[in-house]
Amino acid sequence: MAEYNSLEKIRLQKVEELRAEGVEPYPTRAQRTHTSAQAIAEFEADETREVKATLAGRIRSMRPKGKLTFAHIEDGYGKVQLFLRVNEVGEANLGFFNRMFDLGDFVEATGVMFRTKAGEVSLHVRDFKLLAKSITPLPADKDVTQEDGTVVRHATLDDPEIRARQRYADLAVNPDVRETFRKRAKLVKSLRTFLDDHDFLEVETPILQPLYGGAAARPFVTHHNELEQDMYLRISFELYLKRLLVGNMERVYEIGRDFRNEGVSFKHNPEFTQLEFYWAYADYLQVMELTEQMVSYAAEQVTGSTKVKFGEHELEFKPPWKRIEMRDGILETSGIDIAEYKTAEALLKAINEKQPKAAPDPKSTRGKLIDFLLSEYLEPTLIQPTFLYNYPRDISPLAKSMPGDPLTVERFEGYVAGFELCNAFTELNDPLDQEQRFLEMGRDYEADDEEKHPLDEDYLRAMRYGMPPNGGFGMGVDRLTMVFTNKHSIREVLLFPALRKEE
RNA sequence: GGGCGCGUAGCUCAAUGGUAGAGCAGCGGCCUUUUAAGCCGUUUGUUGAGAGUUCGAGCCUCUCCGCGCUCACCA
Repeated sequence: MAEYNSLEKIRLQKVEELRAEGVEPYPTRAQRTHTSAQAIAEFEADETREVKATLAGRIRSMRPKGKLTFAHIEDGYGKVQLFLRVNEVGEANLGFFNRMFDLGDFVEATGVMFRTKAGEVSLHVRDFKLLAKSITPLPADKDVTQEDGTVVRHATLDDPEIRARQRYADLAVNPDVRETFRKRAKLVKSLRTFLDDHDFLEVETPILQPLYGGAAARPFVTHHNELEQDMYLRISFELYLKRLLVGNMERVYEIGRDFRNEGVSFKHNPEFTQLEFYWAYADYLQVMELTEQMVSYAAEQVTGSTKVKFGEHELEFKPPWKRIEMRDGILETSGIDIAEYKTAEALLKAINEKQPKAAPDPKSTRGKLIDFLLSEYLEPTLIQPTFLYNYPRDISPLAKSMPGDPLTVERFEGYVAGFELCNAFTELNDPLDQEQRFLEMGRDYEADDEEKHPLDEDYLRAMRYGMPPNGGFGMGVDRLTMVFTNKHSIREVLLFPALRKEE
C-alpha cells in the first residue's frame, strides 16, 4: 500500500469530493482539437479570425486573481496560457477550478484564442474539464530573485538520483530533458537513413547467445530452462553479423543493445546501444571515409550543423577528420617509439625509463602497454574528431594484420572530446589465422580467468566456408548522443539508466 | 571492488553537541489582464535506517541502505 504524505492526502480528498459531486477525475476520453503550438500558430496567422479550440495539457502554473484566473498548461508541444473569467464560466465554475484543480493535473479547456493585455496569446476559456487528477505534486519550477540580485531556484527537480530513478517526473518538469531524447531519436534515425541510403541492410541477430564474443568484457549469464543450458546476453554483434557476410549478404548493420557486466561510470552503463556495420570488399580506409561522412551527416541532422558545442570545445565533424598513426601519436605525446620495442619486456623498460611517473601493470602484454600509453598520453589530446590507426595485433584478435607487418593490424578508432567513439578494422577473414588468434588470446589471458574467451567453433566453421574481405565498424550510440547533446554523463542520455534497486 | 563526499518538510536549502528553520508548494482569506503575480494569515518533519557515546545527537562513533565524484576493471 502506498503511504501518502500530507499534500497527497489533500488531493486524494479532492478526488473523493469530485466523485461525490458527480465529476469523474479520470474520464476515459479527451477531445483535443489543437495542440498548444497549432492553436497559437493558427491564431497568429490571422488575429482577426476567430480560432475556436479545445486544448489539453498539464497545469504548470496557476494565478487566481479574484474573478479571473490565469493558468499555463503544457502539452507535448509547448505551453499555452488559459484565461478564465467569471463573465464566461460563471462564479461557481471559476471557484470550482480554483478550489479543485492543482498543479500537475491534466485538463481540457475549450474557448477562443485571443491576446491578453500583456500581449500573450491565450485561450479565453468557455468550458473546461478535468482529464486526470495528479495525486503526487510535481515540483513547480520557480526562481526567486533576492534583494542582492542572486537568483535562488526553488522547487525544481535536480537531484540526480530522483531525476534518473523517476525519469517520468524529470521529463514532466524539465523540458530540456525531453529535448535531449528527441535529439537521441533523431540521431538513431539519421544513422539508419545514412546506412539505408548506402545500401546497407538492417538485420537483427540474437541477443541471447549460447557463447559470447566479439569484445573483451564479462557477460551477463542467464539460463534457458527447457534447453537446460546457460545463455549469455550478447556483449557485441560482431561474430553474428560477420556470419552474414559468409552468406553473401554484402552490407549489413544492426543498431541494438549490448550488455556488459562491468563497472558503471560516466561513460559506461551495463546495457548500451551499439551500431555495427560490416561491408564486404571494403577495407578500413574505406570504412574511415564512410564513418566521417556518416557522423557529420548525423551531426547536421541532429544539431543543424557539423560544428557542435561540447563543453568548452567546438567540435568540427566535417570531413576529413584528422588522421594520426598510432605510433606517431604515442611518440609525440609520450616520447616513446613503440616500433623500437618489439617485446613487452623491452617496452616496459622503456616506459619506466622515459616516463618514470607512469605506472603500467608490469604483467601487461605489449599490446596492453601500448594501450596504456594511448589512454595515458594520447587519448586526452584527441578533442577534435580524430582517427587513430594501425593498432597492435595482440589487442585486436578479430582484425587483419598489415601486409608485411605481422605485429600491426589494420584497425582504427575514432576519438572525439577525449574519448573513444568508434572502433573499426579490416576484418580478419582467414579462418586459420583466426583460430590461431583465439588460441593466443587464451594463452595471454590464462592468468585471469575472467578475461579468457570461449572459442567459438561455429564462427570458425562459418569462416571456413569462405568470408569475403571486408571492413567492419562499431560505435557507441550513447556516447555520440552525449557529444551531440552536450551531456557529460551517459546517464543523461539514457531514459532509465542502471541504478541499484531501491529499499 | 577501493578512496572521497552527500542524504534535513512535497521541492531547493539553512541550523557551535543545547527549543529543527527559510523560500517555494500546500491550506484559509483579499484581488476583473496576470506572467515563475501581489498582499494578509497559517500548517507541515521517524533529520535515509539501525545501534552506540553523551545530561543532551541533524551534528560525534560504528553498521547498513541509496546517490554523486573519483580510481580500478572495461580489445
